[in-house]
Amino acid sequence: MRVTKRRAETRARLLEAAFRVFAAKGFGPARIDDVCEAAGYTRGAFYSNFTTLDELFFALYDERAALIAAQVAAALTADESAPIEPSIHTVIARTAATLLLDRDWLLVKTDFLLYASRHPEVATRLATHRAELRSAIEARLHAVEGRLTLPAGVADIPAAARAVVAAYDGVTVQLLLDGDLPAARVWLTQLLTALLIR
Amino acid sequence: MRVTKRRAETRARLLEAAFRVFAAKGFGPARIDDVCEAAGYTRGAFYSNFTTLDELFFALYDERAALIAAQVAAALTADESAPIEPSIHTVIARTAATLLLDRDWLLVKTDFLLYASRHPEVATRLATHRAELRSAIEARLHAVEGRLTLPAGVADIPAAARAVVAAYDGVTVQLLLDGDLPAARVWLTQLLTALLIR
DNA sequence: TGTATCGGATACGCCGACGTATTGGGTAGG
DNA sequence: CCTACCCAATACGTCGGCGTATCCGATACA
Repeated sequence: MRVTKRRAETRARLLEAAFRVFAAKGFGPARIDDVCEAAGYTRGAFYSNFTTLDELFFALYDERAALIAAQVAAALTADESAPIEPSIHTVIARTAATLLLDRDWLLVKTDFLLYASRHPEVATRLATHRAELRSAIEARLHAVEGRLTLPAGVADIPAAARAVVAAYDGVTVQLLLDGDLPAARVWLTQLLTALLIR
Repeated sequence: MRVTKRRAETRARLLEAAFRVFAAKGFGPARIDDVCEAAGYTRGAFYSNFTTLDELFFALYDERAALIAAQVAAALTADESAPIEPSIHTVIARTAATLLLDRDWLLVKTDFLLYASRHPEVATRLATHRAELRSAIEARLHAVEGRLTLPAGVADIPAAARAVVAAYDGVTVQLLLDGDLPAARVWLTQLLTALLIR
């Protein structure tokens, strides 16, 4: 079957509009009409491309999650071949800056977290995304393994990567509440310092 | 106006039922009828005690949050007057055990977090609860201040208390996903160790 | 025990969101 | 340029959930 250009464009605009609507209103109160109106379509366009709002939500999450994972992985491996190895503090600062980019994404992601918490079959998607993030972080930590002395409580590199994710999640909550992105980055940097350097 | 015993009983049962419904379905998909049915009433009882589902949600959050804050404060001050001062590790373990009690509460609390994230005027309630938790933790940390050497990145006791809360939030996400409460307690203990002891 | 008031049940009308069946305009291929 | 097909728009019927107005049983107080 031919997947026409027009159809792909419509689908993309619906996904983009859905992101804005979900970020603003949340997944629960979001109506199909809201998404269509935000995208400049009517419901006909929606039902021609999706069957349910859940399906759109999942597609949106998968798309954005893959994008984020790629961004993080790229940012963390970018300096691998630099003339001089960056200091651990530099790696930490860059990690903090790359992880915390967009509050709207955190809102959508948290909505998805709650959905997954109540639907185990959906939770696997989220687990996959988290595993991608973790392995990118693990790889970067292995690259500086020699100069790394982890504190007590953080046994090895995998544990350190999980600790990074936990700190990220913790700071996320604070950022959702106060919306102060620069402060969140500073705070995440401090937490990562405490969690990675003895 | 007389606040009768019967009325208080009805209100309490509605709140208890709402907790179960919100934990199971989430705040978004929860219907007024769901809560009434779970409580063994019809909608008449609901509208006689509340005007909107939001109002019930807020009342529920306030009630439970106050309960939790009191529990944590009690658990943390219980050993103040013990014959011998408990070790820092004991304090950490007890803190971890007290903070992580009930996955259902975390589900409802996260729903409330999302609601507050999108309604700044509601966020103040959540901020109040977090401040109570933080000050209870700060008080406990001050009690062992002399034997405490904080790691780099955690400047002082207030920062340490915020770090404890961040670790709690981070582990919460993991617990929501895998539902493994004992593992979450172990993990939180390790994170707190890294964040509080140099 | 009687009675006045209170509180939850019932029944009704309403509205918003959904999904489908059909239409008409745009688009690609000849 | 024409034609056939595709895809979004439109127009319906339906339904679930809401809020209110009213009723009746229960409860507190004399």
